[in-house]
Amino acid sequence: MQPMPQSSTVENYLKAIYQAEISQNNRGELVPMGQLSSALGVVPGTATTMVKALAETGLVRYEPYAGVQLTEAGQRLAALVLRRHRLIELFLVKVLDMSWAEVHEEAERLEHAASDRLIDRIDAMLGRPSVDPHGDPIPDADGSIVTPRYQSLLTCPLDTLLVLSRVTNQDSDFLRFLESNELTPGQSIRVENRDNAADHVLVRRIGSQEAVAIGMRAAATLLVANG
Amino acid sequence: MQPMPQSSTVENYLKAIYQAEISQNNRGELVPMGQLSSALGVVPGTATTMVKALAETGLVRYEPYAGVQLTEAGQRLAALVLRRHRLIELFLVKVLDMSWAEVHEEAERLEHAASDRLIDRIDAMLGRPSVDPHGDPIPDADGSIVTPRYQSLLTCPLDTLLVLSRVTNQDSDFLRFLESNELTPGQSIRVENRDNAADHVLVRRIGSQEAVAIGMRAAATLLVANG
DNA sequence: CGTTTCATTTTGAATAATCAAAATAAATAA
DNA sequence: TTATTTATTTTGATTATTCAAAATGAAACG
Repeated sequence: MQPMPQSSTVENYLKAIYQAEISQNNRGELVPMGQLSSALGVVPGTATTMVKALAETGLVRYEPYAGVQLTEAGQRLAALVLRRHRLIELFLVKVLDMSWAEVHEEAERLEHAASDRLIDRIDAMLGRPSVDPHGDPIPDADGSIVTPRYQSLLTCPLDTLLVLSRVTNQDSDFLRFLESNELTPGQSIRVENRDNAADHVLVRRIGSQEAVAIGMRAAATLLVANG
Repeated sequence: MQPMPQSSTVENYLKAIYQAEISQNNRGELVPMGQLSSALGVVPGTATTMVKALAETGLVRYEPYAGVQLTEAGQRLAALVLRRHRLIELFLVKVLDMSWAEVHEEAERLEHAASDRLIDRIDAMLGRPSVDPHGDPIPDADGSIVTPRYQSLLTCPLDTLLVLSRVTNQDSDFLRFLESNELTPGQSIRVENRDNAADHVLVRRIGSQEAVAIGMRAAATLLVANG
């Protein structure tokens, strides 16, 4: 009846639920099945089946027709998957000199194969870092995570010195675009204009000749701190 | 009818057939199903089913009641799996400072998750090495492999300067034992005695006070070159 | 408030990989 | 050469994961 599911699939479901819970509007809310299934690229019925099985194991709470939610245990596991993912990404960039844009997919597979021991070696080698190459916070080994609250390019003040701190968007073409404009976490920037009609934000990297226009949708994924 | 099997399982079957073909007595011979199934830790019927499916894809040649054999294509694929495995092992030892004894299991999982791109980065970083930490040769990117022919501690001359070159045994307790006696590939050694009655070989690392007694079964897995 | 719409769940089937145990073939011994 | 042992293959099930499509529930609209 209820499958004792394979770790890699469970991990992907937990991760997807976790990300759905924190991102966008859902704060403490149930994640609707439709959202989960499309995040995972499976048909809705599949998600229903898997989620019911996960509920049996106590990793999620499932409310028919309402949605899913991670339990404490599920949250902890999901955070550890995210930890593995993000440490691997940073490692690939820092140590193996891979590009920002290409490490996500690689980490997506390696995160299910790396042992705790290996992850700890990587963590040690990188000096126990707190964020990955996208500025995403890295949960620590007990699954706790500190997520600084940043403003996005849509809400931050104009003509103010800012530090680009986080990019919550894994699309590799977008990342390549940012990289080619040196808009990577850590860079100082300034928002010069927000044009609702044109649906874009004008960003200038400090020291750069030209400002870059970024569509609102994409700009919402660029998070900044005061510089 | 014939499954289009999942890459990771196919890779394990090909690898096991490859190793069975080269190791021990089978030179150009068919690998019996029983040997394969026990190498993979599955019941014989499972191996039969999978091998028939692999034969459909042209990766192996299957002779009922006789055994399996890799085709050219199967050999090439198997060599590439071995390449990934061995480069990963060396990387874990050299770059992440993990122990000789613990990297095999880790590589066993990572070899199915690492992309060609990542493997090439690792290969480059290590300076295109030709052997892994156990002295096993690393196939190159097109799947060709050069396997030097060494003598084992059972067949080498006594009281002669030798270089320990390869250890064809992944048992981590055994590897830990070797490591603690500094009997690792590259070390100069001398075989002081072979005692059939005691079923052991006496080996001394050059520079060491004490000779070490190693049972014949285990000694057969230590390969040496003339020093 | 009844009906259309949309999301969700159910049902039935498929796939990849496996096992247990029965059937069969090959090898060995008597 | 028949009988026995051993290896291999077959058959029938099972597990984890998935999809397609039908059924059902909830929400929204007029």
